[in-house]
Amino acid sequence: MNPTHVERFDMPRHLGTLPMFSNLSTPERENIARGCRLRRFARGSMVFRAGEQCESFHFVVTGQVKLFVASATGVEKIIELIGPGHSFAEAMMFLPKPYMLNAQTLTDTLIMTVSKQAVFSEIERDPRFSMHMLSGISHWLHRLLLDVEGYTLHSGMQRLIGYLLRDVELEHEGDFGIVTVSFPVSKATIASRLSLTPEYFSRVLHQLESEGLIEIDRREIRILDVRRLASYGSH
Amino acid sequence: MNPTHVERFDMPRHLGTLPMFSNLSTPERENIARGCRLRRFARGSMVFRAGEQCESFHFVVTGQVKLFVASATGVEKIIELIGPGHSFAEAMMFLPKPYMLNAQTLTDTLIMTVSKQAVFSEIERDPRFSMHMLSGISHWLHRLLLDVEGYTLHSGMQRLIGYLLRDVELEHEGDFGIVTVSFPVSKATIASRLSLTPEYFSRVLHQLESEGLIEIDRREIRILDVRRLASYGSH
DNA sequence: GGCTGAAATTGATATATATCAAATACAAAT
DNA sequence: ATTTGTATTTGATATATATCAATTTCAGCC
Repeated sequence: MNPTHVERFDMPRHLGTLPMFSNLSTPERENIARGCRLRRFARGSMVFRAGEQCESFHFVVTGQVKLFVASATGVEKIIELIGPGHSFAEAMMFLPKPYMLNAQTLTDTLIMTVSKQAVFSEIERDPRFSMHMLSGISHWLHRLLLDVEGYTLHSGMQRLIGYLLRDVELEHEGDFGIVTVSFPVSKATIASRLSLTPEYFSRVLHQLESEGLIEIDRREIRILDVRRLASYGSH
Repeated sequence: MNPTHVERFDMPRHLGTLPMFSNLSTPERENIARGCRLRRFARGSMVFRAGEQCESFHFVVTGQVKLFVASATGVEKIIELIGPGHSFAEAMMFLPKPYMLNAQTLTDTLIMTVSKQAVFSEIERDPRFSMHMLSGISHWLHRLLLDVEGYTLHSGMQRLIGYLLRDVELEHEGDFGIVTVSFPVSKATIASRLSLTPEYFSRVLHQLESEGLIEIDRREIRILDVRRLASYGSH
């Protein structure tokens, strides 16, 4: 169940595809690459656990990772789901504390790990990299703030609608406004992400269906009228 | 009601007292100081509003500031209370978005504002400053993550106990373990910070009193047995 | 193509917390 | 001390969401 190291992967080339490393010169990129590892994790593997010391941050290359906290009683709350191209645990490198959450793969997953040391020395070398790091972490803060707002100010229904419309551009006016969203993971997982029980999640989702706002087909949700769904959430 | 600029304040000296600027040389410090303003806000003034463009970040020198979001229906949720010596809104400088929360003074307050430009040029100049900025923002992220954990995994009672014990060192074993905590602001404000209604907050607080765990005297809470209070929260 | 275990749904009920309304307590000013 | 406005407490009731239990649906597999 241990992760396996992946050989023969053009690390410098892959680094170039990530916004955070996009404006590095070729030699810089090769430098960073030396601080990187690529590992393959089987579904259900722990990438790290709460309490462990943080020595790196990570990118999902392919697959899905869940970040979650667990209460003393064993209840688990998913903080965020991470898909391909996205990084996680950057902030932990700058805190003198162990990880306070767990990272576990939801599918077989390829993960690129960048060592703290490589990051620190690049910060030393290039202020533009510092800026990338700062905006990356600030972006996380923004997301978390939106979540706090959701948990405290919005109902379960509103949070679900917000999730469904997350990536939907509200511009398609002339369009019929039909959009299909598909859950990348099980409904129970999405439910935990939204801080709902699976049962309640199901009820709320089906309420939207019976209102004629969406159609549910397994993990595919067809939003029949984006505009109307958005305004349904407002009240 | 507009803030008044404060004259005759030894800005470079004050900067030296803040961890973020502690290891700056004197000329650097004077440089930064040129990008700072000190302003006096009357109680109830808005330091900034959601939607405004972010051009700086801020330190509370004396007084109290609340950061809050407001829902469409006018309900207000306090995200954080900021006291003397603490900074806020750093992360917004690194996001290409307007403020997503409001900052309002709860008392007459002295605020030092550091311009985004001064911060950016110091990042350009000194990687150690970048590191301070990174750990400052990461610290915010940590706090927000603890809050998410609280809202989703803990009961109102547990959040209240957590708040009461926030700054209490659990080391005083030999001691009788009596500690006094005093709310820096009204109970309704603390309630919003904890995402409870004032009514429910009151009930929960008085339940702790009737259990013999605390004594309530206006805004002073005497914790009679730190240890027992902590374990009361565990179940 | 019928198993088999997991995922999702549905039903009945419980509960933490909110809401609305009223009564007190308190602090500042006269 | 009396007033006045605000903060807090108390009471009665409502509600969103959780919990527990039972089906149903589905996806993978021999």
